[in-house]
Amino acid sequence: MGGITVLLVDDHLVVRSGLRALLATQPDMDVVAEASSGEEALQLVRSHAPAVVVMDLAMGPGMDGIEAIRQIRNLGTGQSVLVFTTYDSDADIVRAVDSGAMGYLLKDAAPEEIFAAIRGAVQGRSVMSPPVASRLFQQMRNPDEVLTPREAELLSLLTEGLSNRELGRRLFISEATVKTHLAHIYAKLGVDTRAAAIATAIRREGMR
Amino acid sequence: MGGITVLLVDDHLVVRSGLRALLATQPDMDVVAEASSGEEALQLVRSHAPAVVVMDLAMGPGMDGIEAIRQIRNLGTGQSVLVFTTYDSDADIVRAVDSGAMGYLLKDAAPEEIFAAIRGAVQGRSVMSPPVASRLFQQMRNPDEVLTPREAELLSLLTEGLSNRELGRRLFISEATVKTHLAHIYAKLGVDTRAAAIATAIRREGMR
DNA sequence: GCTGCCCTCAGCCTTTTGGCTGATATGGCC
DNA sequence: GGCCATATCAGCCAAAAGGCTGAGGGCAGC
Repeated sequence: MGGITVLLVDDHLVVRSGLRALLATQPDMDVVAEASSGEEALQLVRSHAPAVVVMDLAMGPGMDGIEAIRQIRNLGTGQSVLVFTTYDSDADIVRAVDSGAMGYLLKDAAPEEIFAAIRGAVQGRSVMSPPVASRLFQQMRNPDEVLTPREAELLSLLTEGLSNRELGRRLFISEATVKTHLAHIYAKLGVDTRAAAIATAIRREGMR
Repeated sequence: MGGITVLLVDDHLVVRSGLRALLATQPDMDVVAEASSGEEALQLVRSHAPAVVVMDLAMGPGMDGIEAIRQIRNLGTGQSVLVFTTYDSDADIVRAVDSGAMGYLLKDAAPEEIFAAIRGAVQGRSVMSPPVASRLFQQMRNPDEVLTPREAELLSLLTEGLSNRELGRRLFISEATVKTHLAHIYAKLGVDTRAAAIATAIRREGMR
């Protein structure tokens, strides 16, 4: 006892079981609860007050991981949240860090990496997987390539296959404005067609 | 002993641990080995001759799950392969079944579902998650919506954002032929722009 | 108060795309 | 042999998208 109390949040039971099994090998860590949704996570944080929350970002319908992180941070009860997810999309990383995540691990991380991140989190140190760190670094070096909120909104709709006219209707702006936004988006993503933009958005920005 | 011997194949250690922990609760099942790649899986099938192989489809670089299934089946040593993956894309399901998979489970499946699938597999029964089954059924009802090999090839390149001209060059066909294929693809996917086709391809057909 | 960024819009012109119709060749299947 | 699916190509036309220039309003920061 007296170890680091951990709450696991993932909608896949196998992943929770796997994490639980891994953490069981560490004498200083105790998994005190598991949640399969953002809503459930919030409740369990309240009732168990764990030191660290290990959370997936993608969790089916309902509250997503980002929102869950935000709300947990808003409780003001001092939990450190570690993101543990499959994808390292630029957008997800930025949003997670913005929401107050203390670390960002990929699911193919080595056990030691996971342990180190959890221990670091309780000490206020931020730990992230190398690929994640390099992406963050990349973003900081080229702030010109970061999409504005409006652009991100448009890109998100773009990935649904809408035409400029439809995009305009959806966003209550003229087709001319849509084209302006698109031109900016193309420049930032380094493409020159909407098709390539969609491909890049889904693959690199993680807009599924 | 004397239980069902199982080989786990997944590039994520947590998932393997989770499955191992789950299967450990079943007296009639023994995880005899774990692999983190298709190549490794093939080796371990040879050396351990498990009764069932539980395999993820997405596994980083190298041999993918589909190819691994095909090669395991080609060994002729009688292994039943169960797909255990996150996504239920039409293309993946069809290809997995074509390659000789005995079942197709999603990672959010309940433990009982997993156990039943493994027991079913050794008895020659095919078990799949309800969403997967319904997709297969859907495909069988509307064979008109199945893409031809050439169309699938083109669609795959399309998701990389290529123009018609580039597609033609890549496939050594004229732009006119590209347009013909695209028209057929649009019809089968139920869309009318390349943007929507890309969106659908990535989301429904799982062309990541 | 000026500067810079974001969001908005317009016009013009070229390229690309999509819809349509029709045609040829190939290979498998009955 | 005839049928059918697949793959290949052409031409024509309308619609959509993309590149370019220019411009106005709002708002934060210095």
